[in-house]
Amino acid sequence: MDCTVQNIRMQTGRPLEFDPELALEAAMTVFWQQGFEATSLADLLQAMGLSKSSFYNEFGSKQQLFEACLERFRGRQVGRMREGLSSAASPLDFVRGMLLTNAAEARQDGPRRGCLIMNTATEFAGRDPAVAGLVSSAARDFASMFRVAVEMAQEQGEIRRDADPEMLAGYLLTTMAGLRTMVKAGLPANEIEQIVEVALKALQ
Amino acid sequence: MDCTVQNIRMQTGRPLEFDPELALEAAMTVFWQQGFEATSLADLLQAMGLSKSSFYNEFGSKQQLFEACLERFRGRQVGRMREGLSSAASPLDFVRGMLLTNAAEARQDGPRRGCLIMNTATEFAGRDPAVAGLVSSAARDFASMFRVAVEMAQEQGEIRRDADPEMLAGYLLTTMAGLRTMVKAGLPANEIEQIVEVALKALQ
DNA sequence: GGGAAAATGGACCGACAGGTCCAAAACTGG
DNA sequence: CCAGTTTTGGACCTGTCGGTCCATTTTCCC
Repeated sequence: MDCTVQNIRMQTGRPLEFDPELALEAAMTVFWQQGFEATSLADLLQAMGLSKSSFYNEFGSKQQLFEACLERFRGRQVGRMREGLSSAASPLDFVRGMLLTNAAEARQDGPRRGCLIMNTATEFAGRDPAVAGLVSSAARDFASMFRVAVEMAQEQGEIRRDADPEMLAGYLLTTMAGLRTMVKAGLPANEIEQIVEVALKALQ
Repeated sequence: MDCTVQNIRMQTGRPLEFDPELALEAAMTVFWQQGFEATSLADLLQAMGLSKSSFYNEFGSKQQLFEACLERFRGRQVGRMREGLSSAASPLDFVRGMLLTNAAEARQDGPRRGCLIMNTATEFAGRDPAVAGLVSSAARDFASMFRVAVEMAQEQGEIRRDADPEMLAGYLLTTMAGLRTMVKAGLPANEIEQIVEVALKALQ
């Protein structure tokens, strides 16, 4: 705990030698690439650039840090979706763009990380109720963004109006999850793109 | 190694006290539920009901056993798909039935295991080339079964004929993967069912 | 500059990870 | 019943796991 309230330090003492935000970001990246179990404390310490004391002092435990990373990821992702939706040429374009994100990840030769939330769902699901809660709540948030996009697209006639937006949003989230898995399974980018076009047919 | 050729023992000695097939099956179930990293040797020994010596004598290592489980799972799954396809009322019915498997898993209150191959894709992908190979080869097999179903459905006019069967098969596999993730994320069965119906719209 | 407060480095911890080894046990063929 | 072959139980090994502890350092306030 950092003993601050709204960034106002309450008691004096030696200042932190690291930026908690940056450290959290680094940790998130590691978990994102490797998952929870496969990430050791040593991995984290190295990536975050801090000592064990600082680590436990600031983040409590590996699991607590992980949960913080999930929260951070959710917020970031929702933010990106929100701005993606507002800056897209059309709501349907936003949806297509989201799905095509996976093709982009498949194209670059870096690590195929997928989505931290989805990864966690498959790795952790059920074992820990707290994590399960974070996962399903994040999933709800993502679906909610899709729902907004669907509703907008329906108004504009881009998507058929006879279907429940909630349901279509669920479908889109499912498709997103599926694509991420396929990317991880090594499917080439052009096939991902083709699949995206098929998937969008279900909205017509 | 069991030193048999077509079940004919070549040299004498103390006989195995366990059934290798049963042990492998048990191991598969554990990996299926918990993943590779989260499964300890102790977990395996207990589930398989054998001692460390027997384990290493018969299966080599945790990783080798895991790869054997992947192979076994692939074979089993392909077999089930094959017989599912041949016994289904129609090819499209088979496809729907496959997707609805997920709703069934979501409905029962047991552990939500998903698909061992997909789980492995997200947990292991990239880290180990051997495993990655097994995963993508299994994925190809699954897709191939879907392709056959799609081709049959196209002949019978159940699925639109203007689309490449390979592509639709990829789409179906993606949807399958997505549904499995959603099940793991805790989505209720009735929502899964609704999503399946939306997904099938893309084939029309 | 002194003292309270907080952060840091690093030694240390028990538990357990996957894996090896070997003597004893259980079998078969002669 | 003995020799040869294989399996089995369990002691043992090394490395690493997540986590604790504390003396030391660095700061701020007075």
